[in-house]
Amino acid sequence: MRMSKLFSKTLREAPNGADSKGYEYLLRAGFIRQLGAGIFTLLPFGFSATKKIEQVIREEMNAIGGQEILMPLVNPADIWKETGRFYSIDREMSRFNDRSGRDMVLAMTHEEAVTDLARGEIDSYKRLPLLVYQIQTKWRDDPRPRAGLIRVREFTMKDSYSFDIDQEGLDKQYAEHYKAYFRIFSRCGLPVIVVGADSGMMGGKISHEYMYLSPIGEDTIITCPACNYTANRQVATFKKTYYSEEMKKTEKVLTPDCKTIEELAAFLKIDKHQTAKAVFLVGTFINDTNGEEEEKLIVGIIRGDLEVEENKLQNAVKANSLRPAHPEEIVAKNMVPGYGSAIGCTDDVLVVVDDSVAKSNNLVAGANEDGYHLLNTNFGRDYQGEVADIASASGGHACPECGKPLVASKGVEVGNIFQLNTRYSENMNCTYQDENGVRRPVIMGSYGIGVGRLLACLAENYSDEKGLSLPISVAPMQVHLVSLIKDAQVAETIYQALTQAGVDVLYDDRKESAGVKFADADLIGLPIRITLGNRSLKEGKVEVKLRNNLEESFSFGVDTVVEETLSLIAKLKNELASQIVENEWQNN
RNA sequence: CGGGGCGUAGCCCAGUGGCUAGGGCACCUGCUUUGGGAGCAGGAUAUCGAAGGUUCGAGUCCUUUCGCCCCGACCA
Repeated sequence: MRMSKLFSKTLREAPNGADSKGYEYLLRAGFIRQLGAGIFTLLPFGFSATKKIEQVIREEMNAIGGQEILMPLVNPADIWKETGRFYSIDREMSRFNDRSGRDMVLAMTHEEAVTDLARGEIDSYKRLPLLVYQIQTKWRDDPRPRAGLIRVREFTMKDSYSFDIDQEGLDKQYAEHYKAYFRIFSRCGLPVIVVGADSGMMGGKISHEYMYLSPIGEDTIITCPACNYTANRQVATFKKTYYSEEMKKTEKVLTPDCKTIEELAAFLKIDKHQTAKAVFLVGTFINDTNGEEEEKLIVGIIRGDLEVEENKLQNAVKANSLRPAHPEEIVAKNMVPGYGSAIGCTDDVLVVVDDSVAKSNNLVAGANEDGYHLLNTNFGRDYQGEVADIASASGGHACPECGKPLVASKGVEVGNIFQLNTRYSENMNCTYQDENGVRRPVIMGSYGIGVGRLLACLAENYSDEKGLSLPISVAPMQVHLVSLIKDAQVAETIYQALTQAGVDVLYDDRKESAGVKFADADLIGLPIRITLGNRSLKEGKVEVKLRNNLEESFSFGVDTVVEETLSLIAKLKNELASQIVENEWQNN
């Protein structure tokens, strides 16, 4: 590619809003341009890098038996009604009517479409296991796109779907994905960790997320440096300390201006763990078969030294969504915000009590009366409710496995794998006949990788103060040929020779000053830079530098530049290949 | 959806209610220059996001609206 003909140009300054390094460079180097909120165009460099990532994914998916297909972005709503997700998913999924008024959706994932496909193709156990995948555009109308390509509305995703006769088969395909994903990310050069995850809207049971740890991430990951326990905070557990003692008699005390646990503990001169706090939320419950919605007030009771993890609470009550309750809604159930507890609330309130409270005694709780608290409240004796773990794990908490302190980090989810089991096949009647002629639902798994997000993470990980420095496996091109000489003939010859040898060359043939050319080369960051200058040409040589080590410079002979470049490319590829991570999944 | 910020040339930004809306970068022409974002001279480019209003007069004040960004809610 001649730079003089390149469609995109580099930007000297970062466009407004480019707040992370990776995002800034992707814009400035001409990889991407924004069209709208969470909507981006891939320019030649961005498209090329994306295709390389996709190729890595294809090779690894094919290696575990995946067959590539392409399903439509537009789905008839009928199949989404069959699984209930037409109703349970909120406005994140865009809907419209076709010309004859039929309900249609823009698919945000393809469990429904692939299950519909599978029920037509799979009839016998003899046909299983199967694995299909696609690399396709998704539209999710996220209420708040942000951080460049990290959280967008339109994006490319690799999604694969496995079909098996039993759990054992699913475990096998799941384990193969688990391993293949590590190969994919490490071939691209992205360091990831795998964490136990919440299955959220996908349903199903076992799931893992692949996380790139970075401050730009939106997920909080809880890890244990001592024993390698890892989990998304949404599901992370920790070893709690309980404070049990003999139950004492409840006593009402005056506690003016004590609406927070801090104020209360300070006023009564007690520790925060001797209190119980109430968190008021309203849960929406949607009937999967007809879409009818019902709202219920939920009170989460947790010990004062802990915080509620709303995701855990939502799972505990099986709500579709939660929102903070309005004060009127709380009062209507006989409770008082700021001085609230589950004691004396109406029967229709869902009370969920964290085990930290259930297993501790004589906690101070709200009296549901302005300015008063109750001493020595005890779960079971003074109020009832469902006991569950709804506490949020934080850095410093004790590891559930080994008891050592946990660490909290930020991460970006670049991939995930789910065991769906029969969540979709049962609803959509996707069955096979076993050896005995009995119809059984197909056991399914679903596995995703965000391609654009992966590129964004790579840009974040492989950049310095001058620009990008993507690994050779995903860099848009391999060699940046910078010509600083007046006589273009030598440069042309080398460019042609390299190109004919199959090397991806970006040839800077522009009439620009050396400074401009070097600055652009730094910004775009192709792995190998070959500079043609009078200095070295006099000695029959060209200067060579690696983008990830601009300090060091070496030279190739003008006559041998093709062979030497080819072997350097091979060497860089081998280095990456030697870093491929092989990790096995152990189901325990 | 709540809170905040910003919309002025391709990009970054300046612009007390007052004359013909400025600068830097980028762009075009010519000359010079060619190892780290060059120099000189000349030039083109804006319905100041949109609509309405106040005013003798609006980029500037008011109202409405659209878009983008940030925080929160939200989020496979």
